[in-house]
Amino acid sequence: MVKSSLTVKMIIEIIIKDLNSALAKLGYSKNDIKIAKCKNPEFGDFSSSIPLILAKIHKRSPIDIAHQIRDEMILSNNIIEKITATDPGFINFKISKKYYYSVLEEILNKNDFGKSSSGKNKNANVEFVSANPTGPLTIGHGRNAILGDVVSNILEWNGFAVTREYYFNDAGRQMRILSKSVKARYFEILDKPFNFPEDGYEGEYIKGIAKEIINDFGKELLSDDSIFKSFPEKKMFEHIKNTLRILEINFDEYSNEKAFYDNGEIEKLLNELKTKNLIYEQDGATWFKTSSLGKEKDRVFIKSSGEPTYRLPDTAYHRNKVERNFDLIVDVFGADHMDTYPDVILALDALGVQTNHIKVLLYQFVTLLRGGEKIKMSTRKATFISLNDLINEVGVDVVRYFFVMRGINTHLNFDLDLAADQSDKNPVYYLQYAHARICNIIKRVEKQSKNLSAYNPLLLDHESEIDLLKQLELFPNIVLSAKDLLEPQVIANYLQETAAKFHKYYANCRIITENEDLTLSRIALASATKIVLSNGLKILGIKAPEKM
RNA sequence: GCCCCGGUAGCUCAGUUGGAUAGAGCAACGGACUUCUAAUCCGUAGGUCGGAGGUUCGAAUCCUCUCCGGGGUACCA
Repeated sequence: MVKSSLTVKMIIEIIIKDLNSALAKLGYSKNDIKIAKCKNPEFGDFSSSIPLILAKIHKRSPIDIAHQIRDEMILSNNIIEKITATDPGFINFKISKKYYYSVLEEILNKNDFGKSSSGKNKNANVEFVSANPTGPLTIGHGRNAILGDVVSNILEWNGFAVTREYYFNDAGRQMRILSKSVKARYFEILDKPFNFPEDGYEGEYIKGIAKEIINDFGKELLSDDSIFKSFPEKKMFEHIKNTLRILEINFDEYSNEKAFYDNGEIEKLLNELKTKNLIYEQDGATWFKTSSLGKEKDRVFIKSSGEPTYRLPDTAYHRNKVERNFDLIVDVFGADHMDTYPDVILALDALGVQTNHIKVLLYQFVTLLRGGEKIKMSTRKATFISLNDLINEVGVDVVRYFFVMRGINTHLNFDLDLAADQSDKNPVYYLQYAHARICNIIKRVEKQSKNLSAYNPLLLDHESEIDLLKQLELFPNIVLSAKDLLEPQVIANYLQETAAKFHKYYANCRIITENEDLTLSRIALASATKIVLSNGLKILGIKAPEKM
């Protein structure tokens, strides 16, 4: 019997073991054998190119060696059904269908099929969004938010305990500009003299906040009233949090930069770097001697105005995260941060702080397209489409899917026409439709109140059925590799392929038939597909609809 | 100048331990609904994998050089 607890990894190990003993018997020296998946299923499931490598060493024909090894191999179990040797010198292994049938059983017994324990008892911190409350979230923040959330989900599916963290600074230059902008609009609306800052925010939302101040606090505020500082920040944060709520993103922790001044950690950090001789004063500013750590030039830590640059508090913040003993620390940054984090890592390294468990995810920019044309956007001029606008236009599921359907480090062209399209062109619906289709079929059979667990997997013999089973079997490995690469796209692509294989199956094989045994078997396969699709969609944070 | 990311079908993109015939969606064309959801399926067409060298039995994948696009290179974040 084939044990259902077997994994592909174990099967590969068995193949390697058997291969090695065959090689030893034939007198070949020990080799580092690699097993690869066959791209073309006609060859089998796995293959080894070891004959090609041996051919070189022994100056013999690779296909001869392949035949020789094939004839000499003794299988230590019945998982492998067939071994073949093919040109130019591959040995192929075909896995018995029984193995895949056992996977079917495993899926149906495990609603959380795909979950891995690779991160069990480990903690991860994922910092993302981290937008300062100076305005509505942009499309770029959207990509950041979805990536961060889905990466967190991926880690959770691998057993990690994840802290989703939002880091912000409500005391910097940008916050002052927000305050000044609102103040100017306040007095402008009241027809009083006003001074709109040169680099102020011109968006309509600024006027909205000013109006709210008039409503809540009256028309007689003086220009130095602290309301102008506290109120806009509060409103903007509410706005941001509301957008995140719509996207169903929940943070566990909000870290304020200010805390690291208050608790003295920034000063402590500075002093420690000083004792390492990495800090010096020049032109009234305090510099970090990155040049002595292999960088081209030094960086300013504290400006001559007395105000620190982001590098100093960021370093203190990251040390704080390291000190909180996470096994994995992930930062999700836009490509414009390319040059910022290496200095932080450098400073921490210099202080002997462990940094090799800090992973920085840099995603490339997002371009919005409408009618095939790029939409030009300027944050300051407020000629942008906010993340809120985008959600209102195309919906949460579409937004979430579009942000993970491309690789992190490729430019994302967000096609608004395609996203808003409620038809078959939209890849999100293709996926959800597969799930809804399955639900509908299951519902239909359930009405006949049959015993769904009494299925016979041996009846699943059609090519498209085996194909689908093999696809489902991959899911746990996909979840693992998404974790290793910290790349949500892996999940999105996999789900797209899984849906395609199901649709193909549906077209080829009628699920509900006159033959009750066959019906039950096919329903079992459909149910297993439903579990995988639903779990994958859960990781992406996208709804799995029962009907469409 | 230097650093990072990208360049694969008309368009948008997959393709990570180097493997056999380089894939998908959209767009184009042609088929399939008295049937469990046609938001689906099947077929046709479409390629010097930016270019040139190199490593190798074997390269979209690794190395070097080069061209093009994007981003960064602040006492902005």
